[in-house]
Amino acid sequence: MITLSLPSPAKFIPPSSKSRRIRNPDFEALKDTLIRQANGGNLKQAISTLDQISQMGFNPDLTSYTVLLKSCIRTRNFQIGQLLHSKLNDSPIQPDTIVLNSLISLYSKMGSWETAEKIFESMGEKRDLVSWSAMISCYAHCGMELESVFTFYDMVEFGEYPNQFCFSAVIQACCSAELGWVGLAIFGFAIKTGYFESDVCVGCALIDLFAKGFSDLRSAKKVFDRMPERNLVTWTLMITRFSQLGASKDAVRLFLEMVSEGFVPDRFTFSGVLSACAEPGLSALGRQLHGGVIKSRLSADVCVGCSLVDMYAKSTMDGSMDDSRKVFDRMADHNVMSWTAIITGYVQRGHYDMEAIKLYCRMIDGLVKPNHFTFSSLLKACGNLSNPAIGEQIYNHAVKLGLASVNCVANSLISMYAKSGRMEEARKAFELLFEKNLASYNIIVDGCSKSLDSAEAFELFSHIDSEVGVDAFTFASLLSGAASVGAVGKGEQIHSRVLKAGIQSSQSVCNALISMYSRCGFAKHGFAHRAVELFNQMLEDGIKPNEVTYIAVLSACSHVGLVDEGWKYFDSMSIDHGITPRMEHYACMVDLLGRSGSLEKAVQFIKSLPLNVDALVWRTLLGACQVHGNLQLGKYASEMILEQEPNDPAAHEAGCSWMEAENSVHKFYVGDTKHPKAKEIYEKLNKVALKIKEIGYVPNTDLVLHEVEDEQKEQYLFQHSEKIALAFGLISTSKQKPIRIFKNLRVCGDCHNAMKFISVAEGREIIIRDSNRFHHIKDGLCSCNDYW
DNA sequence: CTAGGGTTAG
Repeated sequence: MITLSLPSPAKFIPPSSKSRRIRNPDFEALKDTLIRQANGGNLKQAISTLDQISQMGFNPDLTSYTVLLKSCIRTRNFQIGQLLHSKLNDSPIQPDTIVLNSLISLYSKMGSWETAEKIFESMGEKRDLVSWSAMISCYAHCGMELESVFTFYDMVEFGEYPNQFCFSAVIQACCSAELGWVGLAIFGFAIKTGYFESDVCVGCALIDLFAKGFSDLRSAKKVFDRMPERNLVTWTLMITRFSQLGASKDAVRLFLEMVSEGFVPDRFTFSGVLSACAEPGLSALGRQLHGGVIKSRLSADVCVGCSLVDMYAKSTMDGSMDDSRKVFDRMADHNVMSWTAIITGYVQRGHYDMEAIKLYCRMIDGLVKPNHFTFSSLLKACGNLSNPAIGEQIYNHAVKLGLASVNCVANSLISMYAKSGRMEEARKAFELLFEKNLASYNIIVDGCSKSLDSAEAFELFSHIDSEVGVDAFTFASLLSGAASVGAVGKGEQIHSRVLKAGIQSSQSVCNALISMYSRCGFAKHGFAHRAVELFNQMLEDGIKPNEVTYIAVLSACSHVGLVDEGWKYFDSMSIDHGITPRMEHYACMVDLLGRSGSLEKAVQFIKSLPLNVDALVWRTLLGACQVHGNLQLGKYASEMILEQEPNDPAAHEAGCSWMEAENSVHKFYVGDTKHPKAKEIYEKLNKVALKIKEIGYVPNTDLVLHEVEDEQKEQYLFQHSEKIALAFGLISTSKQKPIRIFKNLRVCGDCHNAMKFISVAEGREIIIRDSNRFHHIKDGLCSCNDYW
């Protein structure tokens, strides 16, 4: 038997018609052109070459698609990337692993995790380590950290062995307070497998883990110092994280060190150091660096532009968005991030919520797809709008884009409901939340605190404490809740928990503590002093005060009449800490002077300021005039308010009060007789008036600004909306529960006084939220200690 | 094709 050693049959198969075509010189030439164009970033031309190939009757091969997709990812040209995807779907070509991986990466960078996931799931056998890594990274970047971690574990279980890219992606997903420990465990795993922190990629992830997950800049710096290879990216990462965690000066120091070592800052480095310059006191350097950006020909860059937009939004002295907007308008190109940066700027500045919504409309008109960050900011803006339909509409957009389940979007929705007083809806959204993180809990605790449901807030607190652990935000919310209802005892309890938890060095907790003692100082004299002591302690401990700190400490000074201290702190605020006073600080000073009776000095102070004060400051003066019965100055203050806000109800006295009862809101205007129970309400009001006069109430007719007889003035006083609302509350609610009234203006002085008497005469607890603050009235005393 | 830097709710 002779065995013929023949080549395997496959080799005898004549070249197929397909491969014959590939050798076609026209096709080869076009393919070369296409690759050249794609690699050079001329994607539009490359696409038309691709079309030309098809028109000639050839099928473009996989290589063409691969090269084109790579280029789309590199240049972030998502539109063409999507176009390629649909062309590929229409063609008979079966995409291979590399092309599918590229598509996952493309959709990941676009923020379209749903499409990326679909491709990943359809891959089956074709999945490789890169596909897994791309998917893990996709979830991490789209705000779905848990999904990212689960996918990592799935992969390990599947038998795939992670490499440095994979470790880096999953550790990135763990860079939060909630998942930090998971990150550490995975890092331990990485060490075991031999991927030490010495790998630049894993090293960067580790820096992030310490910085973002544990807010531990010292450890982050240690990793950085130990890295055998430091490049521009690692320097930039350090600068950016230091800046993000508020260590702005260190960020600037690192930047200078980097430059002195010979590294040339690129767009990302500028971006990081510019963000640090948003801090008060560094704005001059910020402007200088803006010059550096222009010199480096980076001013047209979107990335640098984003940081400039952000920097000017946060640091411009007069609180306007003009400089920020100028940078935005001058940018050559806009992407999601630049749109999000300007929208966020407007939202954070406050009072610009409609402008933020308008910008969003322009953004989607321009076919830029919003991401989870965009919706996060937008929903925050919607919480301040009076029209709830806008918020619902925006949320529906998020649902359509598959972003509603992303944690920060869902949390913002809860926050939107809570802020607009819709606590029932907030709770519902919270219950529906699949993945509750610490922020979700904190938002709901804050909402409960602000809606004066401190009992529920505390209940939640103990629940969170045992479930996920509490943080500075939780404490800050509870402290402000305690302060709102004047629950001094609770406030002190939380203070001791703060000390136990060892987070007394957190700026937001310090602010909340000072503010709590300051606000409770009304009820107990010593507390305002404690607020001032805490503030001094804070400075001694080297904790940076911010604008909020000064509002709290200045009002504490005001409450106890520490005029000299008040001046001292007011001056050192800008001199020592570079904080430009805002209207709120001016209002505190006017309050301080007005409260101590120096009304004329308060007016002098206002006139000495380098700018025109707004209605808030004049309203404060008006309040002081009412307390001290200075009619003339009061009228002047009213005129000034009207000049700034012609429709301001305070100056027109178009007061309106409302309260919730029997599941609906009852609204009352001055002298209102429209309510179905009006007759009973006025009967009750008359009875109560007699009752409280017996125990010492004297109507304060000085507060009536109309020129009429005294008896008529008294009648006017008893037509005030808050008194009508209260009478309604007395006849329609259970005696065990406090009566909760809301008023669009400040509560009138006489009504405030009458309510204290009524709380005794009727044995009721009354909580009134006016335009300025909460008044918690019980047993003849108010948490505001008679100053409103 | 997968990593590292800009936008982030409280």
